[in-house]
Amino acid sequence: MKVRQLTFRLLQVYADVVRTGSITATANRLHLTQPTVSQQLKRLREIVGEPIVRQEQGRIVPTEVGQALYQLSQDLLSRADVFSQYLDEYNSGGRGHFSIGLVNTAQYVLTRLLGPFSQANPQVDITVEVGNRQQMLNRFERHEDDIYVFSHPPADDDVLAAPFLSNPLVVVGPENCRWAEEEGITIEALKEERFLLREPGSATRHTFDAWLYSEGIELRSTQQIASNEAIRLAVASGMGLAVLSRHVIADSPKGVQELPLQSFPLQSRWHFVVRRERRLPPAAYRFLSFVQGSLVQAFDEPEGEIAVAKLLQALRAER
Amino acid sequence: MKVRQLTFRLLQVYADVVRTGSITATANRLHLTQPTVSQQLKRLREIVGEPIVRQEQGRIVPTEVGQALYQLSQDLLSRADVFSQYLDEYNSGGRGHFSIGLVNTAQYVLTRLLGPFSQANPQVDITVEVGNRQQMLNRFERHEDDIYVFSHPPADDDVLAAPFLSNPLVVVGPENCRWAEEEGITIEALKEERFLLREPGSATRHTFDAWLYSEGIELRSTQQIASNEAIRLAVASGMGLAVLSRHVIADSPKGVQELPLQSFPLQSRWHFVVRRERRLPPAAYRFLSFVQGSLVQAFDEPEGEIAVAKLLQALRAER
DNA sequence: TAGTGTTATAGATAATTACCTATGGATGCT
DNA sequence: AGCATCCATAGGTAATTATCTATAACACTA
Repeated sequence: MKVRQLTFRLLQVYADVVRTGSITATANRLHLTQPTVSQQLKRLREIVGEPIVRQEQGRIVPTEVGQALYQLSQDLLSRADVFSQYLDEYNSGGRGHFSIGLVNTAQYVLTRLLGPFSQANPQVDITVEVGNRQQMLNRFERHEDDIYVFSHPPADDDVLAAPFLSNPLVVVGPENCRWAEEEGITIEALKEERFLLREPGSATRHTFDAWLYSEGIELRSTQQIASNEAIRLAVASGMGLAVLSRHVIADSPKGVQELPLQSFPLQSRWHFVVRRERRLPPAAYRFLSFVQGSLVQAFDEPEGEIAVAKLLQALRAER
Repeated sequence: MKVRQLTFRLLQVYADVVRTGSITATANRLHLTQPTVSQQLKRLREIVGEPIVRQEQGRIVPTEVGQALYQLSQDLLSRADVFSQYLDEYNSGGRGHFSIGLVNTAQYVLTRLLGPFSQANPQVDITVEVGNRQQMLNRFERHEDDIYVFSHPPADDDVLAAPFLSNPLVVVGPENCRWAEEEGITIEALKEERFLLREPGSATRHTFDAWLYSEGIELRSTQQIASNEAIRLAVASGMGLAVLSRHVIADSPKGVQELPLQSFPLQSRWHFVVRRERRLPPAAYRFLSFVQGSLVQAFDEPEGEIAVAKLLQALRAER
């Protein structure tokens, strides 16, 4: 058999002829003329190298080889069809894969979006990459993920960013510590405290450092700890104070509490960041739509919803 | 996806590109130029309606959709391949189907050929039609079977016949009956006996009647029985004499014996009969070849072997 | 950054395909 | 026998495909 010349069109026509048992009927059904179908059959026979149908009492019946070929046709066509359906699902975003890169702290909040989305779209397979700001910036530079979440979007012409959720940075201390009572403490008052901070590459650290710098303040004693969770535990055990996203302590506030500092919480926002040029996998697009629909309910963030809506619109325009 | 435009050739090329990860490499492997392969890919992408590959560090890697497409390709191509193998087997006669129409009496001898053939070719599926001469002639007229076995081939320009096995007709009586002793009895002497005969449509009856007619003899008393086996039993129980193929009693001679009549056995021959115009299924052809090879061993019939060889040659020429 | 290897695009062509209309030959039904 | 169906063949055309050469655009490497 000359496989290379085999066309799905031929198989379609052939399958229909076998089903109807009539060349003319097939011609009508497929909006072709009878000679066209006759020719297709002829060509198919040539490709197979063997008679595939014969006429018997006015009906077209497949030969033995023809029957096998019919089965093959059905099989191949239905498989192609399944693929076609897959494509549709893929394009609707209901199936497929995307990857999202998160700055560490964003985990706390993103799980509350990714979880329900994943539940609602079990066929979508999500890769979540987590790292500190610097690591994420590297991934971003290398175009490694479809969506990123940053508190400060990298500056790039190519970038689209939607601030979807506020990320209040607060100062936390151990439960019932002496600062907890006072109102309007200033950072000045805490200068002598030991601060447990994330490493310089992290977003939280970055924001805090920038703010300190703008205020002209330098802390006396700091200790670097690479994980928010570790910091929380350290604070709880009285090792010092820390600056954390309120989301971090919202989840499991045991042993720590927010201190009511002046000009705190420092306001920053989580941004969804995508590259304008990158064609988002439909699944990623679907995720963003999903997020847009749940921000108000889940986080009471109408502004975030609007920002995400804009982002989606911009992406739609990019296509 | 535009399934109708999909070609196996495209899938072949695509699959190779995915495997090699290089357009140029594929071009070389398939004896094409690089732009050709590039274009094929482009066209396939258009058919699918979605990017299927991207370049990544100098290698061509499939996108998510492309991976699914690759799997599909593998799947479809291998199925087409299986079919191709089936075709080969079919053409070699090692697989497939044929039907053979037998005159009743021929069963006894044909099972000894069909059995071993079937054993040696388990993938070949054989339909054996059995009937008396008239029924077989009807089937023959309607072209219902691939091969027939007759003792007297129907006259037809279109017919090819190979006398492959002698079919001696003998007169049988009950064991130890009085005729068994005498040498050279004539049919005259038996005129008064009751003869148990097959129905007029049967080949054995036909031959015997013709012989009687040519000898100018009429039997006094006959009884018609439709089955060789029933006749044998009836003879054994003393109901009369009969004319049967020696093959019938060779199998299970209990209770009957051949009578040594003059000018008996009547010689007739089994013929394989095929229509010149009919394209024999390869399996049928293979059966005839098989028969040719076993006649001497199984039946000591060198002439039969030669006749079958001639038949095969004639068929080969017909193609 | 120059060079090398790889892919994409453009432009051209021969072959093939997908169709059509017209017509002739079979076959089966009345 | 005559008529209606149905299929095959012939002949033609526009579209598509498969392929090439030449060249441009990239991307990685030294």
